[in-house]
Amino acid sequence: MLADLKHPVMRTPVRPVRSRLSTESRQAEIVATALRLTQDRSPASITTTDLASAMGLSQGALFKHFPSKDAIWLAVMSWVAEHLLLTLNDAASSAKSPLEGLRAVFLAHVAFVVEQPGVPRVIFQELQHPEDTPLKARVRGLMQAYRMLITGLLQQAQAAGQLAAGTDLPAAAVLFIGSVQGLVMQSMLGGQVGTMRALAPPVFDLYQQAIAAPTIRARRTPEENPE
Amino acid sequence: MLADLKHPVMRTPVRPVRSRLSTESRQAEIVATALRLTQDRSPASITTTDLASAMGLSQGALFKHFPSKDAIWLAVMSWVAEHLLLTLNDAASSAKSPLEGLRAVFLAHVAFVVEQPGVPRVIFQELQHPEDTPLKARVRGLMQAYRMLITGLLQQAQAAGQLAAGTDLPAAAVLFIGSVQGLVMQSMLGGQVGTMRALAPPVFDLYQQAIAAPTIRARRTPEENPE
DNA sequence: ATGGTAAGTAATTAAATACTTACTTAAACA
DNA sequence: TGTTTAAGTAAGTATTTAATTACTTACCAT
Repeated sequence: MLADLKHPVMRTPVRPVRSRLSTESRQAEIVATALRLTQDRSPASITTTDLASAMGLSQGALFKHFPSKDAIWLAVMSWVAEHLLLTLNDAASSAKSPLEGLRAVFLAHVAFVVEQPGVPRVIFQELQHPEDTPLKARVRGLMQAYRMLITGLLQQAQAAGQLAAGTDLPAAAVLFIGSVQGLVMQSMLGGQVGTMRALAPPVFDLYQQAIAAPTIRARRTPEENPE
Repeated sequence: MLADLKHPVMRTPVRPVRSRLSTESRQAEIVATALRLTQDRSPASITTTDLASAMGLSQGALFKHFPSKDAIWLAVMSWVAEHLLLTLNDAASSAKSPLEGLRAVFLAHVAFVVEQPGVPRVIFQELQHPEDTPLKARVRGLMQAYRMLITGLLQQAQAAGQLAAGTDLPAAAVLFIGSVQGLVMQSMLGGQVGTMRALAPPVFDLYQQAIAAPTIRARRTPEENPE
């Protein structure tokens, strides 16, 4: 019995064992905690120990619910994709016209990032890798759905005569998403993501100038507004 | 003398000692090698050992020329900032009109990224950190200079009557840079940066619609101009 | 020539850190 | 109620990796 000192050893838990929850609810808690930690730290710097102790759990316990650390980030991204798309779809469908829908989506996206500044950090981390990772595929799927939403709105706008004739819809979709992403990058470089809020409306106004039909385009100078 | 076997030990270099270069030229070589390695690997995955062996040097030798690994990436970013700004300034000054200058800068930036796909990877890595790092400051400086270049061109365009009345110049600068950055992000998600080349011209055309004076704007659909 | 400087080497080190293991026990359920 | 199962624990381990060290030697100015 003396020789056993080195390996197994008697282990009576010092900390009163944390209430046992189902894997399902723990997974959700882990995802939420990871997302919370990214709000003021680099995702790359978040260790499994950090995560576990942030939720009052032992480090090893995480691996009862996720097979690997990567799987945790993948789940985070899935959560994000689902919620962002819901938010953007809501914004789109609550608007009165397609063009207003685009504006609503633009502002909703910006608001989402301001509330969840950790999300772009997770994406940035993944964009470093040239090879295709599962997480990158998930982000790509999100982007694809996003592009479809925008393209749909653009088509509706076109059908309603709100767009300038000959507008290149695929390019317009790329520019739309790119504008938001560029805004995000610039604000994160500056340090305060909140900057985006003020910058977003004038930038969208410009975007609208790029695609809108001449009649609406005239809205810029209010005094000569037909209709 | 026998006891000394463990620590110092006789060390006759097995590998014939590499030709000795000045710190200055070694620094340049290290920066170039780092940049080269980022073309097909994540910057985060590049270890000092990787770097050293890629240039046929011992790992420890790197630290004769840079005080830390971070300092290497900082030097890389300095190199990038200098060369990118030179390239963009060249593009701007070789154009015939301010608007053509904007187009040339846009395309030159895209071309630069296609040739150096590792550069955005380094930037993405840094954007993860919420806190301000020296490297982030360097990128911010680059961005500031970039914005000044764009703003200058916009002002020239405005003075030449090429812009729509009332165009929001700061927002136009943000949208310009954001468009390129967004293009980069989307193409890196897709995996092939080369995609950008084809996407860039139509996206810039749209940008031009956003800011250009109506006369040029009408070029799109000459026959039907309602109102 | 020659002595000092600094660029080079191989080996070591200290700190992290993802994941595993051996064991414990709360809770679901038959 | 007793048994099973799965969520929990503490304590490993294996590996990676930036930086340091002790020593060697090429190169250059005097």
